[in-house]
Amino acid sequence: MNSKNLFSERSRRKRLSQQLISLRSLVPNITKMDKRSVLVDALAYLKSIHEETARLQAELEEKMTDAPQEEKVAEALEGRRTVVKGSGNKKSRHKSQILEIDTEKIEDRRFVVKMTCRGGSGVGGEVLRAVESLGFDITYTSLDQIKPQHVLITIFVRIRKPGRMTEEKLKDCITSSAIRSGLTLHNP
Amino acid sequence: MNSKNLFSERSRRKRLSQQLISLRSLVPNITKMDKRSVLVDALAYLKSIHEETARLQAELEEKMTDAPQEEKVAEALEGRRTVVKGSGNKKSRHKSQILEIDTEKIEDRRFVVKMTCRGGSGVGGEVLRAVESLGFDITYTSLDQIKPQHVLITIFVRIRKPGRMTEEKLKDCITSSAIRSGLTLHNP
DNA sequence: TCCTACACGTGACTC
DNA sequence: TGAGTCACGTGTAGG
Repeated sequence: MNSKNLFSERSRRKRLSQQLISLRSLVPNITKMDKRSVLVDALAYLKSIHEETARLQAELEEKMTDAPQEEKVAEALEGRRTVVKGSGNKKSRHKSQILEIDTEKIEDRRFVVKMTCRGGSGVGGEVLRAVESLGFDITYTSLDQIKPQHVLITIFVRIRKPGRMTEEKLKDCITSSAIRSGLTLHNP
Repeated sequence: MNSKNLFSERSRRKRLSQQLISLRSLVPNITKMDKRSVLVDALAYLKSIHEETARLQAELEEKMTDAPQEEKVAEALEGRRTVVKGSGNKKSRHKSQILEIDTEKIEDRRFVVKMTCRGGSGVGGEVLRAVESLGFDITYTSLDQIKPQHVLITIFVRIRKPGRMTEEKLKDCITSSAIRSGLTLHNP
């Protein structure tokens, strides 16, 4: 009868508002308990924290470029360290870009991601970090330098929830995460 | 009459769902267009990005207070890496650690580095970034999840200058770079 | 047919 | 007396 629909509709509303409540609990600076305001505040907070992350990442990147190179470390470990730090060695980073990305479903919850990337030393870590930040289960990864500045990355991914993920969606996920991480796309 | 309330209620619903849509547009990894799933995903994303920010902040903070860098490295290499700072022990946030590291020389300028690491999602990127920051030429890398939270990383490295690098020195280079990047050592 | 998710109009409640 | 928000039950469209 209608009573079934009534129940399910009730529980649906309940779950929805409960989700909204738990969302509200995670967002600071909640001005109003108002339903819509929660969404607005959540959106604003998301945007702000997004900027913050980008800022931190940039700052950290800058610090990273001051990391001692191969010889410096070797010398330091030999005892004759001539550590001269502080001089602004600003490399033009962020040259890493994704040339191509392809996803393939191999079984219900398992995918293979193949991407060719261009960039100097560091491109592997950047790409891997971008993919790992999505929280998927990564069972195997290989990075193959096919020629100077060019790396072929193969990633085996297992999705947590079955059935929901498609090849295209996974590709989009990784792409947007990469862009968020500062990588660029090379669209042919 | 009721017609006024009707209109305002319509516009209210409209604004609400519009807010939901704009929230959805900001959240990646959208599994379903489903109304409630948007909230769930937004919540998950918020949580993940929150962790990421905290992690970055911690990392950056560590970089900032990096005056006794050589000491930290030396101590870690000696195995007596106890908590140096008397104040807060922020190390608990970083769970990624190197369980074992082994280097092998295969020819004059080529080495194989094998390391088993422990840590959640993100350990691969961290380790890889640490190694890549040394500026070596990395020809091939594989990351194999041997069991949950445990990754076996194999890296093929080519050194620029021949003759000056030893297995032990390379191991030290990578170890200290890893420590500098915030990873910890598990010394048996 | 059943089930799910949705938008709708309406009554109730608060400021 | 409104103007705003909310929860409710219902009709309906897609799977």
